[in-house]
Amino acid sequence: MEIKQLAKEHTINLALDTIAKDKQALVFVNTKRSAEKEAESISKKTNLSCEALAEKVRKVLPTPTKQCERLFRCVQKGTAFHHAGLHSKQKTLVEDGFRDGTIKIIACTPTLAAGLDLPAFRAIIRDLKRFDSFGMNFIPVLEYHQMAGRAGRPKYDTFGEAICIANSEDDAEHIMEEYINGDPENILSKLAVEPVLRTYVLSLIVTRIARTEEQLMDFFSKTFWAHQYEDHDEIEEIISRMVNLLEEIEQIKKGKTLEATRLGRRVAELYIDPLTAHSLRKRLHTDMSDTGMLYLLCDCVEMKPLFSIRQAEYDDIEAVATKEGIDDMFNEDYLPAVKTAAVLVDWMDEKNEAFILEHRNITPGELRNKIEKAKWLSYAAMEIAKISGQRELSKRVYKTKLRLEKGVKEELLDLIRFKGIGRVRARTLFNNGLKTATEVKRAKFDILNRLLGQAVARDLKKQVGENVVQSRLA
DNA sequence: GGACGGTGAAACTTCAGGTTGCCTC
DNA sequence: GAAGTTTCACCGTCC
Repeated sequence: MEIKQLAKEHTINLALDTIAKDKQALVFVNTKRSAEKEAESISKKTNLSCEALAEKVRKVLPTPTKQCERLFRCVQKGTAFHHAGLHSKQKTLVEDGFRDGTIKIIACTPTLAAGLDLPAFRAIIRDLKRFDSFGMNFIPVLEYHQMAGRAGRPKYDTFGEAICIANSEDDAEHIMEEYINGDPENILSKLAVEPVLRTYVLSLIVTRIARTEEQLMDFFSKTFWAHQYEDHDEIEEIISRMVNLLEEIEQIKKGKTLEATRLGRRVAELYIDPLTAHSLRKRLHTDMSDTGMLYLLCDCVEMKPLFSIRQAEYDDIEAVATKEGIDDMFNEDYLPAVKTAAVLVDWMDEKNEAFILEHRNITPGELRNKIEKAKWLSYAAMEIAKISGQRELSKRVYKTKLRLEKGVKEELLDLIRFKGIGRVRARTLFNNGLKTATEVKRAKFDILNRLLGQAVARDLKKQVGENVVQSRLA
């Protein structure tokens, strides 16, 4: 196979060759930064142009981030990057753009390796190594198969090409042996992780599938985990420890049979780690600051992986921790939890995505992901507070949850109840003197029209029970 | 003579992702 | 460990 050498980099040559063949390709790399760089480098060499889609990509947020601008420039030239940091609307735009052929090349992290059916003729796998806690290492063969499997989907092509790029002769040999001709690794049970095990032990008791420790043992002995683990005495000990723990944190009662408490039943329904529930129950108080409250949510396993701290912001994050009196020496993750909390508080204080990317180095996609998890956990915290008879606390957490969801300060909570009114419009109303739902109701249509535009103003009036007739709109 | 711009080497920094769950005061 | 980014010294050019 002859590939024209139009650039120094193999990936660029392969990408350009794919475009010349009137085909499409995915380029897999190992970091978000590389995905952006790769898409950008390729975009500089194509002679494609698609302004319409590029504009759509840029307009996803009211204030475009640097990431939005970069993606915009790529899409203009028929390429794109795709990773978990993208806003979900941009992900969809990129995927759809690739499906309809507007975008020819996507440089991506493993986000696109599974689940999506895209018309890629080639999967160009630039990186088979990735950084982990042990350093730079080869990724599992299974992951290589996921990526290679993106090429030549039956709906679009009769065959496809997966191309690995090696950085040395040694690597080339290794890739040939382990990946191309090698076998994938064995599947391992994920049940052995303690938070998962705790959750399942509790739910088996709640659903009365297991009413005694013997029945629990019997159940787990038939799982894939036990099959792999083999040491049944050890498993018995682990299960027994879990049961004792659940009793200690008042989620079950041990008698003749194992019975879930009301708290335990709710925890199982909420599908959170029993220890998370316990931590929230013991540590949340009504008189906490936003950051303090968010820190406790971020200190739960469900929030992991937490945002990492860049060298330059270390002092800043430590200062926040000191100010809030957070000093958890036993928890190696406490500073990342503080940072994650700080980012969420920024959002609740109406900082926009561009600001958060600039100052915290957190992209819109990563932000959204954490907001969703924090919402879920705050809902769980509300429910736990209610069951524990702490109604005031439940109300307090509810406010936090609403603010997280909408990204607003407390003063806007009354306004964001309206359909079609989010953080931006609510702020506009508030800053123009319309601070409550009642004031909106009393406001003249012309004022709303000026602030929000005709369609939104009309809809808003309708929501407060006033139909604005067409003649007034003329 | 000084401002400016381009270049390349060295120093420095950072590192993938996605599933669940609930619908509220 | 390696890619990507930033910093900085160095050089040439222009006014």
